[in-house]
Amino acid sequence: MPRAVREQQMLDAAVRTFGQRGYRAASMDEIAELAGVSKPLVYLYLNSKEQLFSACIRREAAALVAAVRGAAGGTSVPPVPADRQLWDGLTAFFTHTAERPDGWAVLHSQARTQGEPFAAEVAAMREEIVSFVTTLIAEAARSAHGDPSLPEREVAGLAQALVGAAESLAGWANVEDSVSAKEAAATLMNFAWAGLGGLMEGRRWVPSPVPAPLPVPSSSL
Amino acid sequence: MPRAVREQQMLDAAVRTFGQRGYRAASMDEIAELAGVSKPLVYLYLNSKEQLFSACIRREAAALVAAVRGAAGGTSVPPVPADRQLWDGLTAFFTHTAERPDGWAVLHSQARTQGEPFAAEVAAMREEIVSFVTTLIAEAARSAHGDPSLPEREVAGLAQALVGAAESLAGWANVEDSVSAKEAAATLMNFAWAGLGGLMEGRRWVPSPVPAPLPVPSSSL
Amino acid sequence: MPRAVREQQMLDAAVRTFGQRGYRAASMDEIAELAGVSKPLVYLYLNSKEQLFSACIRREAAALVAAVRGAAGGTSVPPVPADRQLWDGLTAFFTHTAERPDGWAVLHSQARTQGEPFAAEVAAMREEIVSFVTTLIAEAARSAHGDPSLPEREVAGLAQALVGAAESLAGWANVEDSVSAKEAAATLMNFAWAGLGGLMEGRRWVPSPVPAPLPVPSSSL
Amino acid sequence: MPRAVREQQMLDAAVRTFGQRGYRAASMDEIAELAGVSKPLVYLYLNSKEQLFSACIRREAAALVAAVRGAAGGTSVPPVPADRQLWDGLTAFFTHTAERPDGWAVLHSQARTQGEPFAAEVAAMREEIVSFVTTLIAEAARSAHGDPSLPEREVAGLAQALVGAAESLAGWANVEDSVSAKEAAATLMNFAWAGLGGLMEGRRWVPSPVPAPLPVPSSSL
DNA sequence: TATGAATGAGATTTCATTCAT
DNA sequence: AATGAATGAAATCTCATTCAT
Repeated sequence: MPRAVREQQMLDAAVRTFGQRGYRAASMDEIAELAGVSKPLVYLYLNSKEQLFSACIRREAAALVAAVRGAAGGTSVPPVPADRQLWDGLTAFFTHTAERPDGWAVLHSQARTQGEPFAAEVAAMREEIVSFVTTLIAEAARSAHGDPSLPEREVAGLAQALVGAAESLAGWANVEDSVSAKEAAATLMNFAWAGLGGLMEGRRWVPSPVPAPLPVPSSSL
Repeated sequence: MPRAVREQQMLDAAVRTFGQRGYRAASMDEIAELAGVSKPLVYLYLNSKEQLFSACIRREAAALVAAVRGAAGGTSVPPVPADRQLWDGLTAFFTHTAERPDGWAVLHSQARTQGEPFAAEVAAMREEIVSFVTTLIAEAARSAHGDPSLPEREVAGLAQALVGAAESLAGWANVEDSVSAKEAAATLMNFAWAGLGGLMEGRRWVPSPVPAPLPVPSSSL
Repeated sequence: MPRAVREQQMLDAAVRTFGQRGYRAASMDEIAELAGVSKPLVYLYLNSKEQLFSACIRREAAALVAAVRGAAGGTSVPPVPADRQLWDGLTAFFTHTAERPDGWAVLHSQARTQGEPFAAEVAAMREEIVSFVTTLIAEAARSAHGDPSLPEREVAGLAQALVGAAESLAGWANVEDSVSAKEAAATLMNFAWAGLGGLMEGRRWVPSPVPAPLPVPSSSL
Repeated sequence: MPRAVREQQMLDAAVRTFGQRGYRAASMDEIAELAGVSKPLVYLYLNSKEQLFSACIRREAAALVAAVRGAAGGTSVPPVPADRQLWDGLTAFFTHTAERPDGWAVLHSQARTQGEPFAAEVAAMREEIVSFVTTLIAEAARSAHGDPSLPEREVAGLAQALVGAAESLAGWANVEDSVSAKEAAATLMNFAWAGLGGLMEGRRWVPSPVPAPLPVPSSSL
C-alpha cells in the first residue's frame, strides 16, 4: 500500500481520536490500532505525537478553509454579490463542521488549549477566515448601504462575534433536534444582516443614565 | 492552618494549573506545589483529580454567575431598565473573565472538552445565563420598541447567539490586551441592539437568486 | 473512658478489620474509625501497625486456648475420660472459631502468611494445642486399647491431620447449610475414633504390588 | 525473546513472590525485577496485578491437578486398584507441594484469603479433587470390604476430611523438612484406611455420659 | 515497507506515621 | 486523654518512544 494512502489513514484515525479524547488523553496505541497499522509505522511516517497532531491541524484547517473559500467562490464571472458570498460561506462552514465534527473539535477545542506550537497554527487559519469574513462584511455593507463608515476595529470585533455566535448556534441546533443546521445558519445570517443594517444607519446603543436609587434611610455607612 | 483556608488555596492553584495546562496535562504534583502543600493533603481534602476539577468548575461557575447577576441586579428600586441590565451584565462578564482568565479557561475551554460529568456542570451554568439573557432581551424589546411581535424562538436563538458571541469576544479580548471590557461590551451591545431594532422592523435577509454562472467550456473531467 | 476499655475496643476493631481484609489491606484509618477513636490515639496505645497486629494475635490465641482448655478441663474430680475430653475440646474449638470468625481468620489465615514475627507467635499457640491434642490422643488410645504402641511421630502427624480435617470440615459445613457445626464435629470424632481404633489394632495399609501392565505391541520406543 | 517464554518467566517470578510475600505485600516492581524484565512488560503481557495473580492460580492449580490425576492415572489396563490410586495420588500431592512450596502457598494460603474472584478459582480446583477422592474412597471401600453400606454423605464427609488433612500435612511436611512426601502419604493413608475399616465395622464413637462432677463446697463466687 | 519486543519516565493514589496543641 | 493537620515513601498503572529484524 502506497505511503500517501497509509498516511491519510493514520491522519483519519488521529483526527478522530484527538477530536474525541483530546490531545493528551489520546494514545498513540489507540491511534495506531484505529488506523490498522503498527505503532512504529506511525512513528516512521509522522515522527512524534506532536508532529502527528500538527499534521492533523494543518490538514483539517486546509480542508475547512478550502470548503469555505470554495463555496463563497469569489472567482466566478459575473461576480456573486458579497452578501450571497457570506451566506454561502457560512452555510459551507456549518455543513463542513457538521460533517467532520472531530476535525472541528481538533481545530476549535483541542489545538487552542495545548500551548504554543499548536495554538499558533490554528490561529493562522482563524485569522485567514476572520479576515475573509471581514472583507465580505465590509464589502456587503458598502454595496448595500453606501459608504461603510464602520471603523476597522469594529468590523474585526463583529467578525469575531459572528464566529462565536455561529459556534454557539451550532451547538444549540445539535441539542434541540428540531433546529436544522440550515435553519441555524439562516437565523445567524438574519441576525447579522439586521445588525449590520442597523449599525450602518447609526443605530447605536448608549447607556441611558441610571435613575438615582431612592434614598435609603440608612443609619450609617 | 484551618481547613477551609487551605482548601481555597488548593482551588486557586488548581484553577490556575488546569486553566493553563489543561485537565490532562495538569499534574497533581504541580497543583500541590503551587498550593504550597503536600500531595496527600490535596487528596485528603478533595479526594481525586476529578473531584478537584469538579470543585474548580463549580467555584468558578458560581463566581461568574454571581458577578453577572450582581451587576445586572434586577432587585433595585425603582427597577433598572432591561437594556441597562443587559449592558451591566455584559460588562461584568467581560470584566470578570478578563480578571480571572484561568477560571474562564477552565469553564470555557477545559470543562467542555473533558467528557460528560464536567460538560454537564458547565452546561447547566450556561443555560442559566442564556435564560437570563433571554428574559432581558424580550423585556428590552418590549419596552424599547413597543409590542415585541418577535416569535419566542427567534428570541431564544438571539440569546444563544449573543452568549456565544460574548464567549468568543472574551477570548479575543483576553488575547488582544488593548481591548477593554467596556469596549467589548459596547461592540456587542451595539450589534445586538441594532440587530434587535432591525429585526423588529422586519429587516430580514433572504438569499437573492444567484445569477446562472456563464457556461464554462469544460475540457474534460 | 479508662484506657483498658479503649484498648479492647481498638483490638475488637483491629481483629475484625485484619480478619476481613488481611494484614496488608487493612488500614489504620479504617481500624481507628471502626473503633470510634482518632488515629493518633491508636498509635499512642499500640505504637504501630505491627504491634497492633501482634496484640490481636496474642489476644485471640489466648482466648482460643482458654476456650479449648477450659472445655476439655482436665482438672475436674473425678477425671473426665480422655476421649470425652477430646470431644469436648473439639466441640469447643468448633464453637469458638464459629463464634469469632475474624479472630480465627487472624490466627489461621493472616498471621501465618505475614512473615516471621507473626508466624512465630501463632506457631507457639498451635504447638500448644497440638501437643494438648497429642496428649489426649495418646491417653485415649491407651485407655481404650491398652498399650499405645503408636510411635510419637505418628501421633504428631495424626494431630496435625486432625486439625486440618477439622478446618476442612468446618468450611464444608458452612457451605452445605444442612450440615451443622455439631454434626461436623461428630463426623470428625467418629472418623478419628474409628481410625485410631484401626491403627491400634495394626490395621495398616501397605501398597499392594501393581500388576505389570499388559505388554503393548509397541512398534518402537 | 518470544512472548510465551517471557510469560512463563514472569509467572515463575510472580508465583515465587506472591507465595513468599503474600498478594498485597508483593510488589509488581519486585516481580518484574525477579523476572528480569521491566514493569511495563509485565503489564503488557498480563494486564494487571489481579490478572497476574489469577494467572498464577490457574497455572498452579492446573499443575497440581495434573500431577495428582497423572499419578493416580485411572486409564491404565488392567485398571489399578482404587486404594493404590489413592496412595499414588496422595504421594504425588505431597511430592508436588514439597517441590513447589510457593505454588502451594499461592493456592492454599494466598488465594483463599484475597476475596471472591480468587477464592472461587481455587475452590473449583479443590472441588474437583474432592470429588475425585470421593469416587476413589467409595470404590476402595466396595472392593476391599464388600458392599459399602456407608451412606453417601459419610463418604463425602470423609473425602472432605481427607483432603483437609492432606492440606494440613502438606504445610507441616514443608516446615519440618525431615518428613518426606512418602512418609506423609503413608501416615494419612494408614489413618484413612484404618478409619475406613473401622467405620465399615460400625466402630463409631458416641459421647459417653459424663459422670456428674462431685459437688464442690463452693465458698463464694 | 513493516513489526514484535521492550522500556524510562511519570501519572494518580494510598498509607503508616508524626507533630502541635 | 485526645485530635486536627500534615507528609515521606511507595504502590499500581500508562504512555511516548526505540531497537532489532
